[in-house]
Formats: sequence, C-alpha cells, structure tokens
Amino acid sequence: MTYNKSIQTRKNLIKATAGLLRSKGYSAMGLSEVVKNSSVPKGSLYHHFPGGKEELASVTILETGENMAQSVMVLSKNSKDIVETVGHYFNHYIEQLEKTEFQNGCPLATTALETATLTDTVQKACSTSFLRFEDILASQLKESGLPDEIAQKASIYTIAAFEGGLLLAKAHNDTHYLTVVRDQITQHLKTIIQ
Amino acid sequence: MTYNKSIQTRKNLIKATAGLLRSKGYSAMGLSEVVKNSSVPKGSLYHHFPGGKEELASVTILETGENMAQSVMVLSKNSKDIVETVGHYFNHYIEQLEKTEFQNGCPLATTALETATLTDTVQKACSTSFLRFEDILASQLKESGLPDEIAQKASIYTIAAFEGGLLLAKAHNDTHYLTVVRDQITQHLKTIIQ
DNA sequence: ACAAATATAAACCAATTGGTATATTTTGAC
DNA sequence: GTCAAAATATACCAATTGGTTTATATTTGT
Repeated sequence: MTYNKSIQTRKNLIKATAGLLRSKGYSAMGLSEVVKNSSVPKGSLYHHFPGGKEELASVTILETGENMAQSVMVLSKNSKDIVETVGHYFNHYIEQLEKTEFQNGCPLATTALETATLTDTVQKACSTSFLRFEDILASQLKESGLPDEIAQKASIYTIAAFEGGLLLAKAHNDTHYLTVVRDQITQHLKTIIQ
Repeated sequence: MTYNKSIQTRKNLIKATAGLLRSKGYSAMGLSEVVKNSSVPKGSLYHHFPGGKEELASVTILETGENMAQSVMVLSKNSKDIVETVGHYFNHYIEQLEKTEFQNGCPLATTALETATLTDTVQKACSTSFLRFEDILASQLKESGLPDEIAQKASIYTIAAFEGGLLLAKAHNDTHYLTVVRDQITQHLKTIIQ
C-alpha cells in the first residue's frame, strides 16, 4: 500500500474542514477545531497543507464544488427533466437544513461572502466551484433544447434564486422561504423549456 | 444640549460596525477594528453597548434593516412602477460593488449566514431586518394590484434572486451576474403585474 | 533488512481576541 | 457654581488565534 494512512489523514482534514466551512464559515473556523474534529495533530495539518488555513480551505472548497457538480449529474440521471432535477435539488437542501437545525446550508456561500475581499486564493477557489456548478446546470438546460446563451443565463438565474432562498431560510431559521423560491423557479423553468 | 457628544459616539460606533459587518462579516470583525475605525475608546464601546459584540452587531443590523426599507420607499416614490423600483435597486448595488472593489455587497447577508447558528440575538436581528425589507416590498407589490399572498411570495422570490445575484457577483468579483439576475427578475415582475 | 523519505506528535510562540476595572473627565439640572 | 450622573480614557486580563519547531515514529522502494 502506498501511504494509506497519510491519504486518510488528508481526507479526514478535508472532511472536517468542509463541515466547519459549511456551518460557520471561514473566519469562525479555528484550526484547533479542525484538528479536534478530524483527530489529526496540528503538525500533520501543516505537513499536508504547508499553506496553512488558506490552502486547507481552498482545497476543501474546490473539492466541495466538484461534489456539488457531481450530485447535479447524478440527480439529473434520475429525473425525467431539468425541472424535476432542480426540484429535487431544492428538496435535498430543505431536508438538510431541517435535519441539522439550519447548520448545513450551502457549503460555499458563507465562505464565498467572507473571503471575497479577504484572501485571493480562497476567493478564486469559490469562484471556480460556483462556475463548475453553473456550467453543469447550463449544460443540462441545453440538453432540454435551450440555446447556449439562454441556457447560461437561466443557469445563473436558477443558482441565484437557490442561493438566495438558502440564505433567507437560514437567516429566518425557516425552510418556508426555500419552498417558495423552489415553487417559483421551477414554474419559471417549466415555461421556458416549451 | 443633552449629551450630544454621547449620541455622536454611539453613531460613530454603529457606522463603523455597519461598514465592517458589510465588508467582512461578524467573525472577522474585531472590536479593536471597530474602535479604531470610529475613533472611540474601548471603554466607551462597553459603556454604550454593555452586551459587547453581540449587542453592538444586533443594534447595527436592526438599524441597517430600517435603512434598507427606507431606501426602497424613497426609490419607489421616484419610480413609475415596481418594476422600475426593483431595477433601480439592483443598479444601486451594482454601482456599490464596482465603486468599492466588491467590498460592499448586501449589508446583512454575510452576517446573517455566519450568525444563523452562532448567536441567537444577532440571528434574530437579521431575521427582523430581512422581514422588514420583505414586507415593504410586498406592500409595494400589493399597490401594483397583486393579491396579498401572491405579493408576499413575489417579494420573497425577488429578494432571494437579489441576494443570490449579489452573492454570485461578490464570489466571482463580477457584476455581470447581478445584471443577468436583474434582467430576468424584472422581466418576471413585468409579466405578473398585468 | 535497511536507509531515505514521509508523516506524526507535542511543546511552544507572538499576536490578537473579546471583555474588565478603574480613574479621570465631561455633562446638565438645580 | 456645585454636585451627582454619565461618558471617556487607559491599562489590563485570560483565552485563543494561526503558525513554528523539533524530535520521534512510520512507510517506502530497493
């Protein structure tokens, strides 16, 4: 085996970081909390991520973006059309919010807002992750017959509604806001894909 | 005069806090930064806000919410209909983002996401402020002839799109995202108010 | 099996965090 | 003008922050 334990350590660090970034964001996430939640000593953290907090967060955010994109792909394979896919995606987050007492909203949002003008590397990681998400959704919309430019704009619009809905739901501690947004955006999508 | 300097001190503290909450959020805002930006000694801060950081942030957030609601009212008085009002509101934030190199997005969003599961008092302040905003917009939509329930839902949908657009614009450091969302939501509003 | 590369552990650091204590100054009503 | 209340200023605190160092242990290819 080639450094199995090492790979596991890295995975544990990223997993703990992802959870903390999602629930509390970048600034409130202490590295002491990361090492505690992952049962990894601090020395190992700096061995795997010499760039410290910024590198750890950047790598985690990029992996998170990849996971989000993947889950859209999986979801769309099990749905009859893009409208159903988006509906399911909203429902997944509604469940997450309720299951975790509103700790688990969008894995990127809080960090993206905080780091936009704080650290270049994390900001770029967030941007890349959102772009990945946007492109996957846009490609699904194109498959529904929308022209390229329309699809790209509809993708942005849908993600904006999604993020805004998540924000309001978390701010109010009430998933009602997310259901309202879900119903309206799916209605809109239904009308534009003939 | 009755304690003019005291009132000014309080105003300075709230103004500095508002700026920091808007650009960096709650966790990254240090009280040492607040007292520096406001030229107020730390002792005065705890005199005016015995509850410390939480109280200072809560009061600031509530005042910010009031200001946002007021600006919608002013804007709608100078617009021919709700569609124009919303368009102008988006444009204002587009300008703000560009003018401040993406520091000044939504004055509530970052703090709302961070504090949703961190502090009860700040979370409630954010919720109250968003609700104030939502109700003002809903009442404007009702004046355009929409039935109560439809207006309330359209208000939520509009604010979600707005917040999501701001989030994406900040995450990407690109106001393009906000213009796309603006165009689509105003188009939508145009169709529902006959 | 063994040396070289890699990873872990734990003690340690300066700087900053939110928050206090207390002495001094300023204020306004009488 | 006096005096009590209110506000300000400064020095201070323990706790935590991100980050470093160094010694030890573990894996690895050969």
